[in-house]
Amino acid sequence: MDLRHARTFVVVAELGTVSRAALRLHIAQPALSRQITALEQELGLKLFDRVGRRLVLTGEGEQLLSDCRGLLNYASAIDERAQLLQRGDTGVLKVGASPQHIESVLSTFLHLYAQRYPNVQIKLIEAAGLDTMKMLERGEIHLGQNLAYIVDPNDQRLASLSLQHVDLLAACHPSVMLSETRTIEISKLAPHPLLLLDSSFVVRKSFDAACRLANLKPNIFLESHTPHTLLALAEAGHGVAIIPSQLRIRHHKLRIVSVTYRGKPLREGMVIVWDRRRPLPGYAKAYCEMLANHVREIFPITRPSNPPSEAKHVPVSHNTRRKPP
Amino acid sequence: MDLRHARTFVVVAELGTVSRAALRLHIAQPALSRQITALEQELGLKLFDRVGRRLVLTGEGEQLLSDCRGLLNYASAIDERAQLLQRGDTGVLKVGASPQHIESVLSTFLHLYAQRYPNVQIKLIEAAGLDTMKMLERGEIHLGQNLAYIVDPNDQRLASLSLQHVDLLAACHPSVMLSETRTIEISKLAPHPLLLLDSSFVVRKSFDAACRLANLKPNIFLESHTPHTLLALAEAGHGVAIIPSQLRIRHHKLRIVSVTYRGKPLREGMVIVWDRRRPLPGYAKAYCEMLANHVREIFPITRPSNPPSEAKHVPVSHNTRRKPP
DNA sequence: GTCTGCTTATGCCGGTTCGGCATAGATGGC
DNA sequence: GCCATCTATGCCGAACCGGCATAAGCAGAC
Repeated sequence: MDLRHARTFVVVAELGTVSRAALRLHIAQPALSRQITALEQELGLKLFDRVGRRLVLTGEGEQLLSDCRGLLNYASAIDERAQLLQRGDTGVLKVGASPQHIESVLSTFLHLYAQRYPNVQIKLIEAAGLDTMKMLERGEIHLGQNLAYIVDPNDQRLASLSLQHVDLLAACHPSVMLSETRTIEISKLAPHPLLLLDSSFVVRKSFDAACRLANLKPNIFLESHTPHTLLALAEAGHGVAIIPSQLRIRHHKLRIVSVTYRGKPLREGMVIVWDRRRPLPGYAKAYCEMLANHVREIFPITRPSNPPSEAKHVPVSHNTRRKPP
Repeated sequence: MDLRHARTFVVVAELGTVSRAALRLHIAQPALSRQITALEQELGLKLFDRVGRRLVLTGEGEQLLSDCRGLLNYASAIDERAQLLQRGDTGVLKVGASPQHIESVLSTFLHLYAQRYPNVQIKLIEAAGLDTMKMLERGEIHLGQNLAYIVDPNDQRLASLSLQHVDLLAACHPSVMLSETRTIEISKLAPHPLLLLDSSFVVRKSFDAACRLANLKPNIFLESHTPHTLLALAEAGHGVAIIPSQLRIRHHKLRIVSVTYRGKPLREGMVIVWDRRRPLPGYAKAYCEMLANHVREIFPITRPSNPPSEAKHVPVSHNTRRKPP
């Protein structure tokens, strides 16, 4: 059964002549005449009697007419369903991202995205580093936010889009004589007790690598899983916190400087990655592009602050904590 | 939507690779590869992910797969229907019927039918009662003639058409004082030796049921598988034969009366049955309608005869048999 | 009876489509 | 690293489809 033949059959039956059907279907009358003949041969049945110059449905033709209408309707329904699927503005998007990325970037970004794609359901999964890559490989997430150095540039299975970079920053009480400029060379951190993120943070590994390069044995006062704990201790004067620039610092009275090595800021590129072998739905591609634009707008979240005009070393008690308003 | 594309899509999805589908469909692999691509372009959707050297259905592909199967089934059903319509006056018709039905009804009916449908080959299979129903269920026959009470009225799988009913008749030598009317109440058969069909006959079961109702213990002289044996013995004065009205009685000098219970003739409806799930060819439907008409014309085949004007008890020898001309 | 308008079916031809063959490139198993 | 298996693409010839021209037939008007 050929659908074009079936269509011709139905239209001819409805309009009564091949000539009228030809006008309707924008096909020459002889071509339709041949299609009717072809369908009759294909089915082994006379569908029309030729009465004078008119075509009249035979009994068999009558019986098959409704079947053919049903078939054409079935095919049309599939085309319509395909169009709905094609518009692709509905579905699920699974994204792996670090906790700090979720807090600092996605907390605002997801509202923007939802305005554009109200019917896409975002599923966030906390993940970082190699864990993110494994989830991608296993198909557990569509997209993974990560630092660029985690991604093997030779892995052809992966595709990525660069987001903004992340700087390593040093934060301390304003009275700490850390640096007279907006930057501090990493080796000059040696005398200061350091407040560091633990090794579950990818940026920690970047910092360790830089220390090795600079032959710096960091004087670690505390390692924490919670960035804000570090900030609170720094504000209380207990040391210098090393944090990534994507961390939002609010309501802390802190001196912020950029950590450098040989004059260059320590920074890592950040990317969003996906498995090239799984074609992304349109709404996933849009997510990447919108995220890149958003990050470009809001980064860096935390910038180095200006040095104070009168730098004094003023010790403060442990419990003299500035309260957020 | 092109049916060939849809077919290719379904077969590739089922077999997992284009190469295997090519073997199944006897088409070269590159041609099928192109059909898949053409269908994806036609629908504007990716139906398969190419993972390594395998094709894996996408989510959209999964959703459309069952639709396409449905479409192909629809088209196949139309082809089958066209073949049935095409065969309209040619084919094989298998009919199950009891021996007496074959003899008394079909022996004349089949000539009439053959005049209308010269190209339909009737295959008669002797069967009765539940055996007929089983053959229908197994698809061994298209149609089954049966007594109505055999057919479960609640079985939705079966369809049936009523033919005429069958009366139970008593036949004896004219000299036997059986009844002064054209009927005899079943209880009045008590003093007579009875010549009965054996239990392979469905009507026998009807007779037994009536005896139980009437508290009649039949005085069975003989039980036979051969109705004509019973008639011969009855003609010879050995007793009263109980026979169905569809049995053609020729050339026998017999007194025939209708057996009643409480004034009502003992009778059973007769039907022709088929399996509703197997669409009948036109010539099968025609068979049913023509049979119903024919049975309406010729029934009852044997009717009660008028009582003789001078009823005498005249013994006759066993070997004085009237020969058919 | 003739003429006109309308219809279907057929011959012919050019353009398009389809499928087979060859093969490059990729993947996976051993 | 080799081999088997797979998909996708280039190329080409055969088959198909539709447009044009037109013969033939039918119905209605005059």
